[in-house]
Amino acid sequence: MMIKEYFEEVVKDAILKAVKDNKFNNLNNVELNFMCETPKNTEFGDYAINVSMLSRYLKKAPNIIAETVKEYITPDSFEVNVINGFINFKLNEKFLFKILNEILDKKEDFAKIDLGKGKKVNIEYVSANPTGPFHIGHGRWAAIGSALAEIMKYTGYDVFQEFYINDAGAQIQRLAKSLENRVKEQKGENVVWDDDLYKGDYLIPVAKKYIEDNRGQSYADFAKEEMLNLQKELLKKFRTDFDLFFSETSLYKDNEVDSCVKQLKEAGKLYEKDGAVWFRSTDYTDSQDRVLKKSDGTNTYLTADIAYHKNKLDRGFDLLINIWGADHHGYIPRMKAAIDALGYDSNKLEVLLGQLVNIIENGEAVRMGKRKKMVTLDELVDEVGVDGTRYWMLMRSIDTTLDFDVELAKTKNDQNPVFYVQYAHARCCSILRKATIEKIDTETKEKLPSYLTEDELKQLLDEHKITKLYDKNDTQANNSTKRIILKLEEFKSTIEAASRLRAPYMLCKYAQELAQELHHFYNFTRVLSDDIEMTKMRLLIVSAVKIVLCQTLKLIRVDAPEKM
RNA sequence: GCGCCCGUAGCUCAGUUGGAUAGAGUGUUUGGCUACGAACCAAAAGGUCGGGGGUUCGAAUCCCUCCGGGCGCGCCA
Repeated sequence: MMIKEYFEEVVKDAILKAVKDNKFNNLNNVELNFMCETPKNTEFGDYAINVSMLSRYLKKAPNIIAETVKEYITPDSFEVNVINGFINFKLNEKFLFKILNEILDKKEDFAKIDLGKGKKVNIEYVSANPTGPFHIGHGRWAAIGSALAEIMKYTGYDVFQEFYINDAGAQIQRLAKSLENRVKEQKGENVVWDDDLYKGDYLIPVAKKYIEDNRGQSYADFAKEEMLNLQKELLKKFRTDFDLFFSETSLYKDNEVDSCVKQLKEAGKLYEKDGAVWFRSTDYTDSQDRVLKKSDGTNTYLTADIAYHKNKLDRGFDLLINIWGADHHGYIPRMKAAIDALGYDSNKLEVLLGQLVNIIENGEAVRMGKRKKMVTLDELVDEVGVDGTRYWMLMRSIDTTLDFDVELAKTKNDQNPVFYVQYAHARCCSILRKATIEKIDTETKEKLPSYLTEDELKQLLDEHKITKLYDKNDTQANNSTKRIILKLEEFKSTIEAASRLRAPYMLCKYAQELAQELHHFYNFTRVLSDDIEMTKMRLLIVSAVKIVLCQTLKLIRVDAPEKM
């Protein structure tokens, strides 16, 4: 149980007891939902609950109410005091022991909760055309999707990650023609480049390969396969592992598109107009009806996508999460309409709309677009590295346009948050290493035995028997000890919120805060000292920070290096 | 015109269910290494939370309205 919930229960119980004793009026019709928060001013306490809202029901001043509530709280491992209608809780050593022990017991599973209750969730993201390399925007969806998948797994969801290959449609013909042009160029022939072709250099090596070994394939099939392989390779490098690459074309081969259209027709949701077949999506929340079959007889993109979503639902997922760029937002009502029209529940579809990515060059934003100036994800990863790229892609809320400053992300100093966090982890490792290697006396240059032997350290970490937390003579050290343990506890509520709100950026924020606490602790607190009991206790704190930091980074799939 | 997102410190952004004096990073200024990694820490300065109205004990947060920026509004994918 989380600390905040614990205190919320404590206050609720106290109020109910006070009502029983007739100290308060009956509150039967009042919802006793209090929010436990952390005060900005820590002098008040570590946690606080405001009971002012009761004054309207009890006709008493907030402070009187709070004082009465206080009488019904029996403090165990904390102190209680009342100010301005706030009930403040100050944790004592006993409480901090509990937190620390829980982390050292459960290790990386310390914050695991069963929010998802085993719900089967399909997360579909990136889903690019196999017509070329990924641009920088795809990187944002890849990072967010893969991090969200890890977070949701950790919080009790049964997660399946999926990539929808848009390998049907006119863009494939353009890709084929583009490859054909490149092949002919290789052979010294003159070719004409129409404006809508893919003129990027990336098809040149593909053309060479095609000439050497086209395995009897068409330009279209060959190019498609090569592009897809290129994309898969990069995704793997980018630590984005899909359980399934689902081909749009396969929906046609398996006749799923036609049967889906048929089902909509039987449901009375289709009509013909101007030689095309329309879907009556305005029966739901869409602003206009949509074409499923064009007057030339071919299907629109939507038609296959409807069949695809039906396919996913038929595979038994309880929840479909799609990560789409903000430019697709108008697409949501028609997709939901189709799901309802097919007799499914459109509430099962949750679309996360991500704002787009700008690249900052020389302090100026350059917008990314399909056929505008393109920085590929591949180039970016080469320059910045996987860790840096992932972290920068994740650190902002999905709701805000991301400015990616390549120069800044490349720096390996204090301007770069990913290095700050990794440094904190490396520092923890370094302290734990130093504990078991022999030290050298600064004055005599003599070798002295290490603080602990390897076995002693192992035993300490396994058993983590803590006898004291505070140093009576050092209030600054005690403060930083308490601060860092409370920050470790916060991992639980952070994970819960990040999963519930589908917000991986919260982990980046948390990682930075925990790293900051570690650096602060380090500067105020000597870990390895001649006071062996204190040394052991602090090593346990460092070990706990290492565990939580490592797990946080693991969930966003960024490395936690032992040395840098 | 309609829909969605954004507007908070010089810059980039947090602020989860409406709660105490609105926070962090960066930049600026100042201070801190003869022991665990100074790739670090501490302190100062910096704000009409885009403007206006409303809801209430209390609003950056909820409602209305206006302004500014981004993205959409195809028989494209």
